[in-house]
Amino acid sequence: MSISSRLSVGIHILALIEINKDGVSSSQFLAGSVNANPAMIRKIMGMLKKAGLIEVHPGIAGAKLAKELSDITMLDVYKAVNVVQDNELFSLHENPNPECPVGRNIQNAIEPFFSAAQLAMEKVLENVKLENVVRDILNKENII
Amino acid sequence: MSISSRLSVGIHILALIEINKDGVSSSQFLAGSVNANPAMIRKIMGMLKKAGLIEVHPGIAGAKLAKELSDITMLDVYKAVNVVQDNELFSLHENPNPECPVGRNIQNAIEPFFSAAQLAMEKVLENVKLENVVRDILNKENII
DNA sequence: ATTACATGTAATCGATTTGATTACAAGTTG
DNA sequence: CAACTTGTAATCAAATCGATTACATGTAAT
Repeated sequence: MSISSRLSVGIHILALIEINKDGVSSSQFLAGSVNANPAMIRKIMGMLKKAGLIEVHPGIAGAKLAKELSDITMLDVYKAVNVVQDNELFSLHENPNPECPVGRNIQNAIEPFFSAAQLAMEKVLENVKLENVVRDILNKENII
Repeated sequence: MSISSRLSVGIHILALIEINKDGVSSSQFLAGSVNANPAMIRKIMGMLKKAGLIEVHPGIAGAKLAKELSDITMLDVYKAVNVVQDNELFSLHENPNPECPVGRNIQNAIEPFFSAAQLAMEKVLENVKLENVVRDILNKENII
């Protein structure tokens, strides 16, 4: 099991739009850097747009950021691209036997812990600004 | 995306073995409470056994805990049933374009954050003892 | 208005994983 | 030997992922 790479692709897209801000970031251009299909990129761009992270317009080439990168967190992207639903990171087995003391209580006993674990993971994503990611990239390129 | 219910089933199995400690916890008995197929239960039992959490013997009905429940954490079960590999909770998109400054650095820029997020989640699981789960169940049954 | 190119989106495909199930080898007990 | 267990492989339908094709719709320039 792994969380879909839509999240890392989404982050890639946003970082590239920023770094290419003086150019035109079309789906084809982005696809070339991500190394993926332009249609898939457009699908993810649609999600980022719906979440208010980028601006794109039908027929007009290129996407722009709708917010400062310092106002976008990894959690924003994670929520935007729908990789994990609220409180559904962990699956609970369904229909445990209600006639067994364990079966009829196990879900309620486990669920709060699963929920807390998911929230702890999401909290880390919330504390990472996309600005950090771009800075890391520019550092590695000795541009900063 | 969701983490396999093998984890919640594993927890269920361990809790039930404890609560049924004076009885015989065969795969069929456990399957009846979990409401799953005995062969699947045996598969998970095999993983728990391999991880040193339970004792089972071919031909002999019933599983016993190999440790005190206060010495078993949710993380132990999580590792035992192989639901998520180390550092692989999040997928990174493969083969980003090495000729693009973003493409050739994005994986290294993202990976530490993904890793930290996964570890934070696992840390929560580590802090939950199966003893807590059993206590919750018994509380709800007014047995304690 | 026609051409060229963009985004938006639906449909399809192979690969992988999950959970369910059957089947059977091998061990144990009476 | 008979009846039961665990261990394990094989199979199956369903779900999901990422890749791809196809095309409707929108924009802009000639």
